[in-house]
Amino acid sequence: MAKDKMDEVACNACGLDPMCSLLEYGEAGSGVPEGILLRRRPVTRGEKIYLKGDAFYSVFAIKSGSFKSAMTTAGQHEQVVGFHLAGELMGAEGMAQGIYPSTASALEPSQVCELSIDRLPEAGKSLELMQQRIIQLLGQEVAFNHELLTTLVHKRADQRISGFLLNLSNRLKYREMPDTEFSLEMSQSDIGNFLGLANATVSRVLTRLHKSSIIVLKYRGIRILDGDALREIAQG
Amino acid sequence: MAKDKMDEVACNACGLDPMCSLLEYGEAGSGVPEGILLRRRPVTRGEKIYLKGDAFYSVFAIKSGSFKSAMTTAGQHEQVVGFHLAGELMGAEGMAQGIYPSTASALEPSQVCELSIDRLPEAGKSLELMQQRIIQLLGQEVAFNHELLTTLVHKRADQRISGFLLNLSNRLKYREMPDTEFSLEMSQSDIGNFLGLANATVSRVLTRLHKSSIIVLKYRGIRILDGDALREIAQG
DNA sequence: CGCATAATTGACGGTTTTCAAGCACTGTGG
DNA sequence: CCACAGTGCTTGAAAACCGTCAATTATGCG
Repeated sequence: MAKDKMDEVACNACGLDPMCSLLEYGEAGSGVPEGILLRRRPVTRGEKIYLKGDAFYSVFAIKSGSFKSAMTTAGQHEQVVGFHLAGELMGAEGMAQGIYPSTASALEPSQVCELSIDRLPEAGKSLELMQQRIIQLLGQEVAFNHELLTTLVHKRADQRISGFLLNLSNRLKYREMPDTEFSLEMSQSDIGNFLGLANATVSRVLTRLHKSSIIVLKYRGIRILDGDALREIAQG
Repeated sequence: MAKDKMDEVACNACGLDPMCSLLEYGEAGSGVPEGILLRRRPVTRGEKIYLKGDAFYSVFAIKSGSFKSAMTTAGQHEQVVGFHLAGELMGAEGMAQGIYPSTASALEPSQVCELSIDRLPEAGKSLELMQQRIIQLLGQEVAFNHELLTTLVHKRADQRISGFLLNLSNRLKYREMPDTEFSLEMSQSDIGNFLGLANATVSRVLTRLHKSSIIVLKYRGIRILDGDALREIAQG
């Protein structure tokens, strides 16, 4: 996934686009100082673009590639709290507390755009519209997390994993990327960590789905053969 | 809990207070039209103050009492997504999508204040500060949910319940209410639903904690005898 | 090409769910 | 004030589910 430019999301499919447009970035006379919006910085696999506890300064959009967000709990245990795909935003949760609540690291070579929120006032634009956009984003995040909670807390392993695969597929589809054949860049440990399952369980369930001809697994590549069956399993 | 006025939170302990102050509500010449901020409406047990899917219009603060938020999943299954205590806000998640994503119902006779967000422009105040406050709230909600995820997903039943009790206790303490002896107004079914446990399991764990002299249970009243033990269990 | 890391697979045990029955508490109406 | 009904809570036994441990095989990076 995202090994070349073909897998880049277009600007108009990017979660940052409403803000970019608002800044009229790149248009003559927009008056936006340099350095407020940084376009397409490459990030290597494993690189962290912000750390849990860092002072908040920017919101990031994924131009290509994918990331995971993780935090360390009191008991020295790493907990993956989410995955982020091309076109999605990261870091907006940090705006509230002034610090990033989790660490974002790249699952593969990726590219990000960065919007320096703390330098926005220099842009001379009214903050109002920008804030409305942030509110929208955070609201979506809250809704998403509620849904996630619903999905995780009650369901069995096969339901969680089916739901997880469908969720990825839906998000890819939303950004107009291939949604029935894609790559799971995160390790099975990461998936298990996120879903609250042992990685042996993740492997077993994926194998079972494969043997039932619902998906095809080839290393980290996955093809969804029978989305309806997945949906049925996910709902339980 | 909250059977009389003594259990009311003071305005300065209320989550809505920063907004009330912003509106200079009640001060002479504040120019805030009537009906934008409604103070202390009584709500009966079981009453719903907004329904999932309702058009968003207000943010609510709990002056006294407690509520639960629930939504119905695709599979006709009710899912409790949170509990709300005196001093806390409800409904801000609805601002993003324009509709309330869950239904809020009172667990006991309660009192709420209501801020009509959709009539705020009439107040003639700058939206900017208000929006910043909302962003802060939503960010807290996201952070809280991440923490919740961490708490729920990997842990065993006794860890979940210990964490749940500690969470309630901490939130009560934050609002300066009794935090070692309080009432669980929600049913064990609600707790189990929220934590992803069968209610038989909730009962068994609570009984076990009681027998270990870590808590005292008397009907719905609970006293935490050994908070350290709870914390130890919660962490695993 | 080899080593480190990740995934698979089996056996086993612990935890939780389910089902079911009995009990306790609450609130209602007589 | 008491009887009664309804609901929620407790508790037992059996089974399903998942985690842990561990050995083996595969993969990918240098």
